Amino acid sequence: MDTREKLLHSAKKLFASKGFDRVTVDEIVKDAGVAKGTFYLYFKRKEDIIREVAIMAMPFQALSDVFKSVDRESFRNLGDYLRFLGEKFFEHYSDRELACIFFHTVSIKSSITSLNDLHRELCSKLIKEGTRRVLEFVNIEEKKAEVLFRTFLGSLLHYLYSEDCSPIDHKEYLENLVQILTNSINNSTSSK
Amino acid sequence: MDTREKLLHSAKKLFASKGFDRVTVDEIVKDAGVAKGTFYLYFKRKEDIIREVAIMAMPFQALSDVFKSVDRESFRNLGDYLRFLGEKFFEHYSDRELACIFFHTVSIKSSITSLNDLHRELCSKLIKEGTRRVLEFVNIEEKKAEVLFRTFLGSLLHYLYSEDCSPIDHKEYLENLVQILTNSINNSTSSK
Amino acid sequence: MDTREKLLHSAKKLFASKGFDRVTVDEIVKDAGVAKGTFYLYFKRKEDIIREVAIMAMPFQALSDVFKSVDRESFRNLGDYLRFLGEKFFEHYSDRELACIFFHTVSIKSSITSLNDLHRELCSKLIKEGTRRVLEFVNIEEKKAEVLFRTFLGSLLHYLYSEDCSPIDHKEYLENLVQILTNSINNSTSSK
Amino acid sequence: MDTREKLLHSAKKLFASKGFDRVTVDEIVKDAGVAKGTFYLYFKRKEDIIREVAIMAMPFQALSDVFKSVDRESFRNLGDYLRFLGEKFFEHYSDRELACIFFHTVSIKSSITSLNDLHRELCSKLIKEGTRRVLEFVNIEEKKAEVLFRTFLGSLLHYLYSEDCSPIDHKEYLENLVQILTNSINNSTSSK
DNA sequence: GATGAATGAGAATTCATTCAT
DNA sequence: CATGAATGAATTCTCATTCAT
Repeated sequence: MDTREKLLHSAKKLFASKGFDRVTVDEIVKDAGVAKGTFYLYFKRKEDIIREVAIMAMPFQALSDVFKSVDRESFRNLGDYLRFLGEKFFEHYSDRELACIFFHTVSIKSSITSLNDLHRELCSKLIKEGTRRVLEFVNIEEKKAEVLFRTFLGSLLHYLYSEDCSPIDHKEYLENLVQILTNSINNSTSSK
Repeated sequence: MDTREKLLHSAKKLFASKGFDRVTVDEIVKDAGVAKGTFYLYFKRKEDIIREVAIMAMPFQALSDVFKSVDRESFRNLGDYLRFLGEKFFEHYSDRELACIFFHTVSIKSSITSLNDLHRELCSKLIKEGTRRVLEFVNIEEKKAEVLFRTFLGSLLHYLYSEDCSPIDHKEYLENLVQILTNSINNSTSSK
Repeated sequence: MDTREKLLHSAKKLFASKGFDRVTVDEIVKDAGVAKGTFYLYFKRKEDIIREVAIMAMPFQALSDVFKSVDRESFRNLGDYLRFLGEKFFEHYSDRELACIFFHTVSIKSSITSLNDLHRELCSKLIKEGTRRVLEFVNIEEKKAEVLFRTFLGSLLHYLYSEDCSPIDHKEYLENLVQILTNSINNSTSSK
Repeated sequence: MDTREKLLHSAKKLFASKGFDRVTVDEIVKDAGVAKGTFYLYFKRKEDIIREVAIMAMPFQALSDVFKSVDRESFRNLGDYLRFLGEKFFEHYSDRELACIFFHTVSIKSSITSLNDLHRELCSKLIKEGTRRVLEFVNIEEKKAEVLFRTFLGSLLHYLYSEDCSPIDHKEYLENLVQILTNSINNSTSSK
């Protein structure tokens, strides 16, 4: 692991536990085992490393990769598709640090213009793309498809957010979620 | 508005826009139009006002009041009930500042023990209570009821979170969400 | 106990335990059970109450009263006289708070001109007067008499100062001290 | 002189003249010619430098070294021994700053637990060791030996304390003090 | 006399950033 | 590339003092 990676790794760990603003550059370099000055060889300012770590933790990272690599033909139906997305989501956030950082990112993004813009862009893209995919499987109004997809995402995020409030295994949670959503559609509309 | 309220009001506004850690006590008192020392007359430390504002913004504030004041008899079915909860939710967060603060709170809570504990407690209670209410309306497995309620909450939160990513009117969003969830139930089980 | 006395009493207690500079006016009024503004009705500034309490605690208070009220004729010899002074000293400092305050006073006096001057004046007077009295009892050089008297005072003060370092009963300490000092004189010079 | 030494040196000077609590970190760094942040590179908090300076000024520093380096054989009698200790004492406090700081330390120690404990420990040790040494020279009761040693120390401290109240040269003071104490012993007991 | 809210100067402490080695 | 001492602006927090009621 080179110096830059060591710094990113330490920053990620520390940011996850205390939030971006409560971690000092001192703590990062101490944890990474490098000198203070070294930090500034790799990152012009603290904000730079925040931005980099924040981007890693966005859920769109996990899902937009998925969008790129797979297409409609790979799945029998919406259920299989959502199940697949959900698994990828949980895979990404099996790294608990990323989940924490994601929540910090949501909080901080408004203070970092570039991050805010990126976030909005990725988020819009994800919703649009997700909605489009849903519509490939089922024949419903676009609005409803969008709400369905946003509900899917929201449910997954809420699971992360409330994981320690009520313990359900994530596989079980996902299975139930997929059933709820597909049940709703399958019976009211005709599956394509 | 007395001094304490002025401080809370200014703090809420500023916290919403920049996050707890990026607002200084100086900014708060300047906005509130009082002297620096006055702040410490009402809040022993900055963390105290953070805690107080954070608690105001928790979604459980909005919903737990609802739980207390209404019961099953008031509603014809699950749909009406969720619609009612959703309206209360959006009413609470029609104050956009509260929504912003909520996201900051999720981020910061891990650094403030008392807040973390309170959050977990309220969150657990809300999930438990919400699940119980769902079961009063429909005859499904408890696990599924819980996922359904968490999905409902998650969807609402995700709406707040991604409001500026894709514009759907919140009434329309809620209506679609309720339909998705109730449709799912109505078609797979017998409504009570 | 009137308000002024209540304030002095509380100040004395608090000053004793934490030193003048580490006690706030707030703490004093809280302990005295009066309002903050009331303090300033009785003392123009914090320094005024410090000065007043400091003066109460000076060892010269205890001893100079003694000087005024008694004279040579009342005592058979130097031993009796020193024993009497020592008893008065311990009587005064049986109030442990006064002893603590005395040490704080020694420390702070240089920062409060009026206190420093008063202290030096009282201290000089005490040494001069003490030396004169010793010379009424024994026929020794003036220098030696002064050292003897200062040694007597120093020993008493050192007792207070190191009371919790090695436990000797104060009566026993005084008795031994008087014996050491008188033994030295009686055998080398002729008692008057 | 490195930065840390510069800070200690400045602190010592300022503490001596105004007491620990009336000297600000700002004054120290200004006097030392370094930036404010630099102070906190060497001392975690102001109390740390107070503690360090306070320890330097304790009389036990001066005397306990003496105890280690010399033994009974080096001296003909108690007088020589006390004379030697006294000289070391005055040597140590020829640095007037140390004397001032010592009095501040006595005042402040009760507010700094670690300092209070250290002080008590060193003080007890000094009294115990001093008493033991006295008993090597003369054949008197242990209690009396302890009072004699504490009187010796007290007299020296009182000299420092009242130096500007009555001017006696410190050599002359010491000589008279030693005579008073040894005379007392020689006349009442047999020297070993 | 008594009150206590309000003040603001001032003190301690933090921390991102620079730079000479 | 790497270092870590030095910086100083920014921040939190304290507290003696005032003053309108």
